[in-house]
Amino acid sequence: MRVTKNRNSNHRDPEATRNALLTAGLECFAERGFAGCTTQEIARIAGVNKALISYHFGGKQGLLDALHNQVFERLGPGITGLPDPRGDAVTNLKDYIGAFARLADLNTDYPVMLLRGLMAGDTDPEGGFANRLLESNRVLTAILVKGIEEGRFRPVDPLLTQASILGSLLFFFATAATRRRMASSGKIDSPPPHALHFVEHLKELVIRGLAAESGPGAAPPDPEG
Amino acid sequence: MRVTKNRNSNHRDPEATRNALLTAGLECFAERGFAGCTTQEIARIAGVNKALISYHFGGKQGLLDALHNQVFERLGPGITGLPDPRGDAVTNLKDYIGAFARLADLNTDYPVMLLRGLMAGDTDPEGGFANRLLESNRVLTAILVKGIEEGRFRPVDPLLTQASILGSLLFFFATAATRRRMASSGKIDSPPPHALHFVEHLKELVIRGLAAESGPGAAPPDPEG
DNA sequence: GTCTATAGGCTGATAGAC
DNA sequence: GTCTATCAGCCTATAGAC
Repeated sequence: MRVTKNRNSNHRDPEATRNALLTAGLECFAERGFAGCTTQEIARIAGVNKALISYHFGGKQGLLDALHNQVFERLGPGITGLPDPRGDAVTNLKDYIGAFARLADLNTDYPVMLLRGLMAGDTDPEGGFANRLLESNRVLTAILVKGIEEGRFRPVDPLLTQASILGSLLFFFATAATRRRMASSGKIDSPPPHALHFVEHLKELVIRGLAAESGPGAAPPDPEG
Repeated sequence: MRVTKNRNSNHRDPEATRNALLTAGLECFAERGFAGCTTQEIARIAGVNKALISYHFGGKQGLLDALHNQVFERLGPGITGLPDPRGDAVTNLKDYIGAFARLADLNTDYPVMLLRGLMAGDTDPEGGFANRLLESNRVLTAILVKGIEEGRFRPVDPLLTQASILGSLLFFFATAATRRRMASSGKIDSPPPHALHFVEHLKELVIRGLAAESGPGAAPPDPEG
């Protein structure tokens, strides 16, 4: 493994600096938005000079673009390709929620970036980022459609259902940091809920809420719940 | 009714200018975040000079504070006090979702402000705004607790359930503008769903998802769905 | 590849005329 | 109460030394 931190001499590992800037930019943009961050602060967090942002990414906007790409590179394999089309829709849906939550919990800044990108032109004036997110969630839509066709789910609107599930997930993980912060500063009385509890809760809520009402045992809640 | 737009002469209606700045600030902050907006642009949208922001609100931050107060002043009576404690929990929950959605649909910028405030220090460095939102939703928690005690709802975690419902609602309305924008620019294939459809969908999903599994007819889906 | 120094532009706030 | 003019400060980006 190479040296990841800068030493006394000049340039050593170009990739290390690049990655440090990406990490710092993600943290900063997620916390205060694109316009709310200065290149100086990002460079300070990364431990390098701010001029290197222009050198490595062509500027502040270039760093954001690189981050957007990174989000999808890491989310793609975990989400887009995961639900097995050969399993039943109920299992697929649980897997999807689980996979999404695992990624979101591991990379806590991603949900915030996604949500910011879906809201307005702050981090993404052209809307390309939001568009990619919604497209990547055609997987979820497909699962819902399959479940309806299989008769496991009620004939709900897949788009509305997708918005409900995605909204709950993104909201929970995007606001987790704030919730934790407020809990630790004593501004709120209840302790912050854990991600795993939320995921199990959401799976139950959604599967039950979508279950087709065709007699008993139509959509059995699985034993692991 | 007074003149709301400025004429050729000097000062006429102080309240009109104040309101114009509030409206412009809400629109701008919701679209690009606090740091993403300049006082000059807000003043341009309001049709007045930017110096008036300092005069009326003491500065840019003061305008944001005033907006935060306005959000809760308008949301308070509609949400905090609405669910009737004497009705049953299922009706209460439907009323709550309906009331929230009506307010969010009427004031489309409020959900974005709420979500931004819940995410990070962009619009709200101290977290006071987020704290107020979560406190205001003790009503929702109370409804859920009541439903569980009544035996209409499963013994779910009220906080997790609150996060799910609130997340779906805020997500849908906070991203509605972006969804519309992408649909009209042809970047996405499906037409944007309407708010009323979503609300009915969410009511069904949540009520069914929360329903206690005590034999048939425990939580009947009402005829209006 | 990384730094320092600097340029040029824009920001938020304010003093003062009306 | 509203405007114009202006300020100091910070921002991003870049040229050039090493």
